[in-house]
Amino acid sequence: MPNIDLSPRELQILSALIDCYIKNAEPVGSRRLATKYKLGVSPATIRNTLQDLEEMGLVYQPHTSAGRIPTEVSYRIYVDNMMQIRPLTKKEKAQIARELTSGNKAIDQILEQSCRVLSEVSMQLGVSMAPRFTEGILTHLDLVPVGENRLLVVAAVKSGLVRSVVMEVDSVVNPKLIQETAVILNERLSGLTLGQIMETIHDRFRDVSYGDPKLIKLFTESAENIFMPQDDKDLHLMGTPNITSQPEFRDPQKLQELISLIEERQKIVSSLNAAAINEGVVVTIGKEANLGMLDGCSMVTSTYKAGKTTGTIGVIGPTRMEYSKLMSIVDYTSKVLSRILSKE
Amino acid sequence: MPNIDLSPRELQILSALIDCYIKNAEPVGSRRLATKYKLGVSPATIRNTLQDLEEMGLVYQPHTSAGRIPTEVSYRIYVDNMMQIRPLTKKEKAQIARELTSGNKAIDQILEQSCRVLSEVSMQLGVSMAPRFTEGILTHLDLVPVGENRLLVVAAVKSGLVRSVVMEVDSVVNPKLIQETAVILNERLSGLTLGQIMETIHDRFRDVSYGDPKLIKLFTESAENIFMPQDDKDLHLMGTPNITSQPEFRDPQKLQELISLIEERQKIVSSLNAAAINEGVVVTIGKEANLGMLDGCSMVTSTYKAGKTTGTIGVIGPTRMEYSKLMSIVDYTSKVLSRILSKE
DNA sequence: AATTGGCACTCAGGCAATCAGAGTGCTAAG
DNA sequence: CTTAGCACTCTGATTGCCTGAGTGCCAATT
Repeated sequence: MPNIDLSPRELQILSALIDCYIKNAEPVGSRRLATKYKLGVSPATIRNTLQDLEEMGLVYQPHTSAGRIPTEVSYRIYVDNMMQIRPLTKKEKAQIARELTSGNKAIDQILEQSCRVLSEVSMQLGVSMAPRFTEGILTHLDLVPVGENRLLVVAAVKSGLVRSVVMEVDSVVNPKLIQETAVILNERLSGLTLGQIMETIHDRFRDVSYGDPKLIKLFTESAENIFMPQDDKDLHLMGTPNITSQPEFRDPQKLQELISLIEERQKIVSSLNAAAINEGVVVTIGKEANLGMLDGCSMVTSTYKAGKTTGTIGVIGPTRMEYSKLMSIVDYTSKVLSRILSKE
Repeated sequence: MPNIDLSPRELQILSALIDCYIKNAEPVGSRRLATKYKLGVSPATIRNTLQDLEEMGLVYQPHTSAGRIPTEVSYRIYVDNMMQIRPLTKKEKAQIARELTSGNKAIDQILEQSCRVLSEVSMQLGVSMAPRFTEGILTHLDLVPVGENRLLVVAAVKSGLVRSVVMEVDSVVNPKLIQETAVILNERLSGLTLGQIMETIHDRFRDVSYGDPKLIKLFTESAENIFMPQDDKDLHLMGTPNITSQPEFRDPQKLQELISLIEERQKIVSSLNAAAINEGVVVTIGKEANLGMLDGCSMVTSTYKAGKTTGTIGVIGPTRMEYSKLMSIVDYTSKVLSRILSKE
């Protein structure tokens, strides 16, 4: 991104324009800028500046004789350099904290709650993703026989996250042998991160002389199945009805795309993961988010901590969103969430 | 519902009208009926009959000088008495069977697959619901310590379904005591259905003299939490993009309602449960479905068997749907599903 | 008595014309 | 460099008109 040098006036006008557009979702004209914002110059002057901004690719007109709309480039500049974050009111903070702490304590439900709160206070699409399971340190592994030829593999990681997966075994296995196998699995695997386990598991059980070799083989072969992140369960999406009240979704076409996006959870997971490389609040604007068809959308995300592992929460909405407010919301929510999940 | 006696001609015309409307989603006029269907009478005659049908509340006009549209009442009559089920082609059967048997064997994923297949072949919203957990007979209960002060409660029922729920314990519990407790829980509870357990659990552990009383108390208190059906996990919904291609969802209003419905999973679960009282394929038309705002929608559902327990699958779509085809699809899918889930 | 052709009537949807409003770019003057 | 003024452009709302589809009813026909 070419870091464009803007004169103070250009900056001022661009800022006002973005602000105005975010509020009204309508192309902004020179006259309106002149009257609503104390710029101290006449519409004509503003027009000249607007022309300059247009040449720089910072604004555009949907058609001649319409006002200007900011481009993604200028949203970027706005977020990085111009905007000042709007702190939350006490009331908003209270609402978030309350809704997050009330109710069940299971991590899964807390995450669902966060997602709902985010959507409600932001009127956007709320998203939350469980802590990256692969980063978790295995504390306990167990094999629980369920039914005739099924084993439930239970894996617990330090952050308190638990996953269980049913594994099919062809023949009935002796319970004692299962027990033994579980012991050896624990011995060799606990203390490692799940990611490490996935990478090295095949080597670690070359020399099996204890437990049931068949079972161990089955286990190593299905390790991926067990430890891989599962989009469907790890990702929460809520508040579709909220986001559809945004004017950009008047267009049925856009609405369709949104609906499609919501079912392509994998895509959302990827985008969130991409954003989660950085710590803290991250703003991903338009095409940066790589949400396929549905560009024109941005994400405001943040990581949170659950023990040693980190997860991601955030909101997705039209590029024209109140970044200043949303950043506060997401930031605060992630902090509360970290606190809740680490306290236990 | 007043069982209305219709003359052969009225029947013939109503049938043709419904057929035509299902195909084209447009009000059907007398002329079109006369030319497209071999009714052997002139448009004028048809008009007279249509007027009669209108008086009986079987058809209506969206406005004067428009053709007729069938009412929910007449869909009911159509489905119950007039329609003949359209058998599936070999190709369709093959597709369903293939997509259902390929891939992972875990029940959860099979259900998700069914849901997807249903949506794809029907171009409606596919739904599937896990077997009613409360009907399942408990075969095995286990308490697995995970982390410092957490226990994973694992409950397996005969159908192969497994559920695990994390339970918080305030103090660290001796592993041996946990083991003992698990044993006594198993002794007293296995063989019962989960429903029975929920109802009687408080009585069953009045006289605890074995295991950890504290733990047992905690368990009995959170039993509901453990055994209750969980909408979010037990219900699958897929193919929203498919259903939105139906012409009824051109109307953004309707689309909005659909979106809202999809997030109100509880409502869908209730409707499905209501339909699942009957065995086999059930057609629920319009307001019968009680889907709130979104009337104008019907469901075609069927139960399937997984061992002793039954679950529900089906499709949801606009009332104007091809019942004759959808009933075959849902019927066949549920049979295949039953076979898969019972074979194991 | 049922069926049919004819006819007047209604309504939605498409099309063109018109108009007001918002906004622009340019030019010339301050 | 800024601004007022002006001609120009484009959208969106409104209006009127017309066509096509469809009805309801009546009188003629079988």
